Amino acid sequence: MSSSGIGAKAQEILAFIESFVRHNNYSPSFRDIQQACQVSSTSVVNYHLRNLEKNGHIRRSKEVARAIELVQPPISENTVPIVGTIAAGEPIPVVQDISQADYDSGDYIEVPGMIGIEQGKAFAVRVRGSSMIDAFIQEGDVVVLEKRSTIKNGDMVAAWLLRQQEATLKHWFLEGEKVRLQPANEQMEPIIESADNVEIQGVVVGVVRSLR
Amino acid sequence: MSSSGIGAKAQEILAFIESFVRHNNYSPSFRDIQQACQVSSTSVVNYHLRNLEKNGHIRRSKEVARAIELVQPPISENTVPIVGTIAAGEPIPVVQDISQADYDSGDYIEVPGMIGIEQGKAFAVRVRGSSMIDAFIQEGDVVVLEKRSTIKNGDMVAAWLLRQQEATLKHWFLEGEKVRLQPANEQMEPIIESADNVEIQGVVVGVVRSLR
DNA sequence: ATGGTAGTAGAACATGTGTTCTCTGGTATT
DNA sequence: AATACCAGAGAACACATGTTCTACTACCAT
Repeated sequence: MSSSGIGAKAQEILAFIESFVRHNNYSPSFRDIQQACQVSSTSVVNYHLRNLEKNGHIRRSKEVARAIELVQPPISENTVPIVGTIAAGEPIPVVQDISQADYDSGDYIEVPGMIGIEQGKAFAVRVRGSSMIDAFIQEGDVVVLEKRSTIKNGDMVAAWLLRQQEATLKHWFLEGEKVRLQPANEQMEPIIESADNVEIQGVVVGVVRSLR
Repeated sequence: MSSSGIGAKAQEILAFIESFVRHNNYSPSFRDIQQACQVSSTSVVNYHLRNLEKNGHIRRSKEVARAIELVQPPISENTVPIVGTIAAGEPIPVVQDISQADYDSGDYIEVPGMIGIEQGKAFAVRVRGSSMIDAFIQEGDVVVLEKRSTIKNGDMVAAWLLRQQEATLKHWFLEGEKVRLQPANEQMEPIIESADNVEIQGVVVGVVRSLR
């Protein structure tokens, strides 16, 4: 048992409810749970639900259909995993597959609708150090990135400089054989690199900073 | 009819559903709607719901209880209104009352849980101009603020300098009669002001930037 | 008049759905 | 061995809830 002292089946049920709500925006019925979690009676579902309620994992209105409220609300569609940390001298950890699986472990962040994200293609990293000051980004900020196959000139990207072994956020401009990495801060000088020394880890679509 | 070509009753129903979901995290039943919106039959509810579905305002799963999905999801608890714009030379528009009423007009932003906000005390402003670069904030950023009666030393605040007629974001330090306004960027010089020349418009709790 | 459409009413219906009760098997505690 | 407790199974029950059918009114265009 990894979570707060509830049985395996109870956890399975809780996970199913979360998944169900995420997909449907409404609660599953007892029978939905019964089938999905392979228990052979609604009374068993009732039993576990009562426990989950006791332990504070869910809230319920009696005698009301499909009225299971999750105490810690489900991961909404615009929630992305924070896959790691970016800092000068460290690449972003490789992200192969942004899927539901990612949500089980680690942190995530809800991305405001203002920053529109594409389902399943977005992820986030925390910024360490002051290497990104030229992009108006400081320590502790969370940068939201998107995996994208084609990059347009002017996009802000998380670039990994192979030779220098350094990560940075800059505006991308492809100019012939070379790549110009332009800081967001116009008073700073651009970096000119040969294209094969630059590895794009993602396109930046937003920044979130907490000052708490 | 203010919204997209639906009748008055239909709008009333839609508004009720939104409110109900916001409060309960699950959909109302036909009879809930019937009573709240004062129609005398569930068939009337059905009638309107069908229209709302046709017009794309809601989505429904047939034969499933309480399965009304709102196409544009309701305003969640961590959504705050964007009350205006902050720029050097312009104060933040006065915010008297942050309540549900605010949500009817204008923009809002969903604040990520990472930035914890206090219910009903938070609001946001858009940043215009480059007056905030010393706080790592650039044009277009949305700054989330909180109304607070007591301000601790070190809090980042939106300050309005009366004499200079200028708005700025700085760290607040009360030192005797004077106030030191320290830029977030350590390479820049602080501003020392007499306390009565500084008006606090809110305490900054977060920043959101979209690069779309 | 006629027809069409939007909005409302009432009632009956079928079933989805939460609730409750009894019973069983296993494991730990004493 | 006796007891208690946890997890599960099955069935029957009560009613909450979506569905459907019919009928009525008001309004507008033809």
